[in-house]
Amino acid sequence: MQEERRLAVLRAIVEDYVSTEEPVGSKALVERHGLGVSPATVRNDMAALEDEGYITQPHTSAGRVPTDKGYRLFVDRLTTVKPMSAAEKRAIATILDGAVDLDDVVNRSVRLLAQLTRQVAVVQYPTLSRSTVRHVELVSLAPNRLLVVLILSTGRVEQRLVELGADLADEDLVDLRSVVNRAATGEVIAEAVTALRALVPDAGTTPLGTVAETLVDAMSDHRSDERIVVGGAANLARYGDNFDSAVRPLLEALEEHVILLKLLGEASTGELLTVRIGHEGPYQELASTSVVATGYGPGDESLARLGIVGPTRMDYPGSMAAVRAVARYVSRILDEA
Amino acid sequence: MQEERRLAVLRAIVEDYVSTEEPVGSKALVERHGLGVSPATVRNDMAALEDEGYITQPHTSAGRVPTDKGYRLFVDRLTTVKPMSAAEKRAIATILDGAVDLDDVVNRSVRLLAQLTRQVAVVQYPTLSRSTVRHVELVSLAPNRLLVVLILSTGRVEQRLVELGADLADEDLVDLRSVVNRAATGEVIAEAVTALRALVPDAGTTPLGTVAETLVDAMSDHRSDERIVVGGAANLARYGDNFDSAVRPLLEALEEHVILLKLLGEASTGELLTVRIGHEGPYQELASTSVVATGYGPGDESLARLGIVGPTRMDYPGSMAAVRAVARYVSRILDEA
DNA sequence: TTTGGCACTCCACTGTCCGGAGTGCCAAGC
DNA sequence: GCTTGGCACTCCGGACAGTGGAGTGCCAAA
Repeated sequence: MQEERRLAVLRAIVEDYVSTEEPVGSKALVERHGLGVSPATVRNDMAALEDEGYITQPHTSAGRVPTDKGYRLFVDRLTTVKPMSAAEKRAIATILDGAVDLDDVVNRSVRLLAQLTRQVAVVQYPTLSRSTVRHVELVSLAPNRLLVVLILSTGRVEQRLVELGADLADEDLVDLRSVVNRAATGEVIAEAVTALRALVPDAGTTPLGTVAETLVDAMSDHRSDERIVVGGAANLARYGDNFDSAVRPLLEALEEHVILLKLLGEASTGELLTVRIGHEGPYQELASTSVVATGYGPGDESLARLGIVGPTRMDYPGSMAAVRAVARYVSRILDEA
Repeated sequence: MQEERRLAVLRAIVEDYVSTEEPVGSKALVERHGLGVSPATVRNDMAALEDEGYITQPHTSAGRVPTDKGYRLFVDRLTTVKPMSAAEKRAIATILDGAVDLDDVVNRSVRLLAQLTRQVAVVQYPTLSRSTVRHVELVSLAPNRLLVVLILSTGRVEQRLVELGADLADEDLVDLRSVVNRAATGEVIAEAVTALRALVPDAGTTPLGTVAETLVDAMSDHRSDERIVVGGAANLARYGDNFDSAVRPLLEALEEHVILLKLLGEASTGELLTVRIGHEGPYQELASTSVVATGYGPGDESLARLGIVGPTRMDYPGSMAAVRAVARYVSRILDEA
C-alpha cells in the first residue's frame, strides 16, 4: 500500500520536475496531483525515496529532484509509451511519404524527430553490412578509366573511379560487367565480397582484378557505416542553464560521429527501444544527458539506429513514443522501396 | 599625422578587444602597444573615433569597443591577410590530399576550416549549374524499371529510379543510352537541359520521354544546389557570454541551409574573399556575427563557396587567411580530379 | 500509519556601499 | 595647434547584510 503510493510520488516528482524544471516540494505535489494525502505524509515517502537513492535534494530545505536511478525506475516501471495521436501519425506519414530517395528519407526523419521531441535528433544511415547488391555498373570514361558504381538494396550508391593499367575494348567492358554482376548481384555484402575475391585468386593487375578490388574496397568501406545525420541542434538553446556542464560536451559529441554511434548503440540490439540515462554510458561528460534510441530497417531487420539525445530531465514517454513511431514509419518506407 | 595615429589606435583597439574580449581603455592601450603618446592623447583620438562612429562605449566610464563600422575599416584598410605558416600549409595539404572522393574532400575541408579558425565552418557542395555532364548511365533493374545515373564533371552523381510504362528490350536500352548521351554528354547543365527537351517536343510517355524528363528533373533539382556541410559547431561553446543573443540564432541558422547559403553569398561573386560584418546582412538576429567566405572551384571558376561564421569580435586576418588557403587547396584538388 | 504543528535551514532576492577603472574637460607646456 | 598632466565625475561590479518564503525533519497526537 505505502509502496504503491511511494511509486506514485516518484512518478509525480518526475513529471513535475520535467515540466517545471524546478525542485518539487511536498506541498506543490499534493496540490497538483490528487494524491489524497497530506504533505507531511508525502514528506515521509520522500525521505524514504531519498534513502533508496531515487531522489535527492540540491540543498537542505529545497525540493526534491529525481536521480538517474529515479529516472530509470520511472522509465522501466512507471511509464507506458503513450501512442501518438492520430494527427501526429498523419503528420509523420505525410512528411515521410514525400521523400524522393534515401538521402531524403534520412534527412526528413531527422527533422521530424527533432520537431516532435524538441530535442537533438540523430539518424544513422542504413548500414551496408546486411544489405544486398542490387547492381554493379561500369561506365567507361576513357579507354583506360572506369567509373565503378555500386548500387545497394537500401538505395545507397557508392562510386569509385579506377585507372586501368591498359586500355579496355568495349566488348571486354560488356564481358567484365556481366562477370562482375553474376558474382555479386543479389548477394549480401559479405557473400559478394567472397564471390568477388574468388574471381581473382591472386590480386593481379588485370582489369577484372582492379575492378573486383575496388568493389570489395567500396563494400567494406566503413566510412559509410559511420554516416550519421544530426538535426535539431537549435533545441540545445532550450537547455537554458548549465550551459558549460551540459551543452558544451554535447555539442562536441555531435561532431564526433564515432561517439554518436556508440551512444545510439549497436544496431544488432534489434528494434528494442533503448534508453540510456545520464551516467549509464561510458562518457562522463555526458552525465547529464539521456539517449532514447531504437533500431530500424526493412522487414524486421535492424539495419541502423535512430534516436534523440536530450537532458536527463526530459519527457521520456513522449520521446520514446516519437522515436518508436518514426522508426516504424521509416522501416515501412524502406520495406516498400 | 594625427589621422595616421588615429587609425593605429583603432587597429590597436580592435586587436586588443579581439584578444581580451573586454572593452579597452586608453591606459591599457598605450601600455600594450608602443604608441609613444600619453593616455590623454589617446583619449582625444578615441573621442574623435567615437564621433565618427568607429568605436563606442558600452556605458559611460567604460573602455571602448569597435562598432561594425570600425571592424569594416579595420578589415578594409588596416589589415593585410597574413599568409599561413609553412607548417600550416603542410597540414592543409596533408589532410586534404588524403581525401578519396568529393564527399571526403568536402567533409575534410569543413573540419579543417573549423580547426584552423576555431569557428563554425560551412562548405557548399560544388553547384550543378556550371558543371558539365560527364556521362549518363541507364541501368535496367527490371524490364520496366530503370535506374538513371547522372555523372557530372565535379564528380557528383545523381541517381533516379524510373518506372517505364512498358517493358524495354535490351537493344532499345542501348539505343536509348546512346541517344541521351549524344545529347547531354560534355554539355553544361543548362545546354544539356535544352538539348534533352528538344529530343521530345511534347512530353510523351515513351521511354525516351520519361528518361529525358527524369534527367532534366535531376539537373534542375535545386536540392543539390543547397547541399551544405557544417562543422565546428562545438566552437560555439566558446562564445561564452551573450548566449541568447548570439548563439541561439546562429544555431537556428545552421539548421536552415537556405539561410546559410544566403550568408555565404552568391557563387557568382567569384573567388573574391568577402567579409560580412554584423548587421551588414539581411538577418537582424545575426547582427553579432560575421561571415568570411570565398568561392572555390577548379580552374578559375567559382562553383561553390566556403567560409566561416563567427562573432563580429573575431580574428579577421587569421580567418581570412585560413579561408583563402583552404579554398585554394580545394580548388587545386578539384583541378586534378 | 497518518496528520498537524513547529522550529529550523537555506536560498534567492534586495538594497547599500565602496573601490577601481575609465572618461571628459581644462589649463599649461612644447 | 597638438600634446600632456591633473582633476572631478560616472558607472559598474563585487562584497555584504538583511529579509521573506519555501521547504524540511521531527514529534506527539489521532
